[in-house]
Formats: sequence, structure tokens, C-alpha cells
Amino acid sequence: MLTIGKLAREAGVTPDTVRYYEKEGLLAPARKTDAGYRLYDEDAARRLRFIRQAQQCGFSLAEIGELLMLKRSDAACCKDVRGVAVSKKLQLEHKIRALQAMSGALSELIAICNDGARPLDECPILAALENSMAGQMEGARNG
Amino acid sequence: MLTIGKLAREAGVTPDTVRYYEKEGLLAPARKTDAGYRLYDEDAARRLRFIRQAQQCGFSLAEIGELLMLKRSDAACCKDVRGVAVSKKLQLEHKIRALQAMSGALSELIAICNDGARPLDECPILAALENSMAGQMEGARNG
DNA sequence: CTTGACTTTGGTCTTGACTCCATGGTCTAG
DNA sequence: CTAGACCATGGAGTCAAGACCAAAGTCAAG
Repeated sequence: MLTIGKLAREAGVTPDTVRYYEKEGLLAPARKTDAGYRLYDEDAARRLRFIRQAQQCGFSLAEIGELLMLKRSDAACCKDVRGVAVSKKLQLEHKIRALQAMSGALSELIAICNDGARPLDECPILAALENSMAGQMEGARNG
Repeated sequence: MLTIGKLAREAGVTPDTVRYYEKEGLLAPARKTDAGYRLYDEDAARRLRFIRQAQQCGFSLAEIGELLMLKRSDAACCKDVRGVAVSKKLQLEHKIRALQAMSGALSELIAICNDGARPLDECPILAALENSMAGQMEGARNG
């Protein structure tokens, strides 16, 4: 069992952040000591890591809450919940495509610029960035 | 030449947002009328679309500013700038991997839950989400 | 030449996600 | 049994990214 400080340190956040997540209903302590200290188990640690990763991927805490509810959902496990999963997956795929387009654009950029010094106005950065993304971007239009 | 309203409408944002981007140094009008009206060209429109897409991918306006500076950079075009591009690309790849892990986890989830109703405690959501992400997540640890 | 849609600047307000602070209780090492 | 590190609650402050508002200028149509 971890105290809030240890849990937080392990995940690279502050205790304040952990308490905040609790207030938002994302992460509860397994139990509390008589003195009121929060105690967390390994499950909470994984959960916290998940939250941080999902955040890095651009999900809001509210969305992460939905993702985490896939786990808890008191209702039909594999029914209503499935809809949420499907729509989240579509969102993810849009994001991935957009990111891949960007990444591709940057690759071209890096490759082309590899040869050394060029005149500024010949630098194909804008072209690479804006053109090569355009195609992929269409798909992500209404993400 | 577009007025701020048309530009904004085309990109699905408000004029306020466009002015905000200008204040943040991300997007300037090509010129102003005598009356002080902002006028934008097609370049600005593309730029704005780019900003929105990048935002959807989880970049902050500050980061997007860096990306856009790849274009403007008064210094050596294909030299210092290349470093920024490379590091942005690494960031992107981390994000992509994390997103793909999530997407994969959701796929399993959806597939497994496809067969109908199951007991809650047998619902493999936690397992799928947390286990199947664990491996990929390691890599993205310090993104 | 007025009406309605649009624009300007400059300001305050909001929301999400924290972050810091004050005050006070708890626990462990010496 | 006390000093220093940790924890609790409650509330205020911060930052990004806008949203909203007021007062006033602009423009195209009838």
C-alpha cells in the first residue's frame, strides 16, 4: 500500500494532482487509515499511469473518465459500453492518421534539408508541411 | 482576400479565435484596409487549417508556433531548424505509438465483447486496456 | 441615408487542469 | 518527546485557449 506521496512520485505527478483526480472521480484510494491517510494499491498505480498516458495523447480528463468507465460500468458489460469503445476507437484512428501525416511531412522535410545549406525561399518546409498533410487531413475533418 | 469573418467561418472557428491567434503570433493578416479591417489570403487559410489540425493532435499553440517557425526562421533554413523538426518527429512518433496501443486495446475489447452479454467480472476491459498498453507505453515514458 | 451585418479595440469571464497556501493533524528518527 | 517530513481539508490563484461584451466605426443594399 502506497501513501499519496509515493504514488504520486512514482507517476511523476504531485499529491495535489492525485487528489484532484480523485475529486474528478478518476482515481480513488483503496482505503484510508484511521487518521484519514489515503492508501493506494498497485491497481491505482496502473490507473494513474494510464491517465497520464491518455492525457499525453490528447484526451481530456472527461474523456479519460469515459474510457475508464468501460471498466466499471455497472450496467451491461459488453453492450452499451461497446458503443463507447467503438466511437473512441474512431477518434483514435483519426488522430493517428493526422499525426502520421504530420510525421510524414516532417520526414520529407528532414530528408530534403539534409544536404546542408540552401536559400531560404527554396526551403520546402511550407510545401512539405502544408501540402503533404492536406490529403490525410481531409479524413480527419470532423474528428 | 478574405475578411476575418469569412476566414473564420471557412475554418470553423470564430473571429475571436483568429484574433487570438494573431495576438499569439501564429497568424497575421496579409494586410489591412484603410478602415483597419484585416484581410487574409489563401496562405493564411491554409495556415489556419494547419493550426486546427495540429491542435486536434494534441499540440499546444506554443508547440504549433515552433512548428510554424520551421517555415519562417530567418536564420539558416536547413540547419538549426532541422533539429527542431527531428525532435518534433520523435514526439509525434511517441504519441502515435501510444495511440496505436490504445486503439489496439480497444479493438480487442470490441472483438471480445462482441459475443453479447457476459458477467461483469469476466469483462476483459481492464486487462485489455491496461495490459495491452503496458508494453507500448514503456517507450513513451518520457515523451 | 438608414438599416443590418460586419468589423475594430479593449476589456472581463469561463473552463479545464492543475498549483499553491494556510492551518492543523500524524508519524518516525533520534 | 520533539523536529522534520508527511498527510488532511478548504479555498484561492494560475495558465491556456478561448468566449463574450460594449462602444464605436464600416459597408452593401434598398
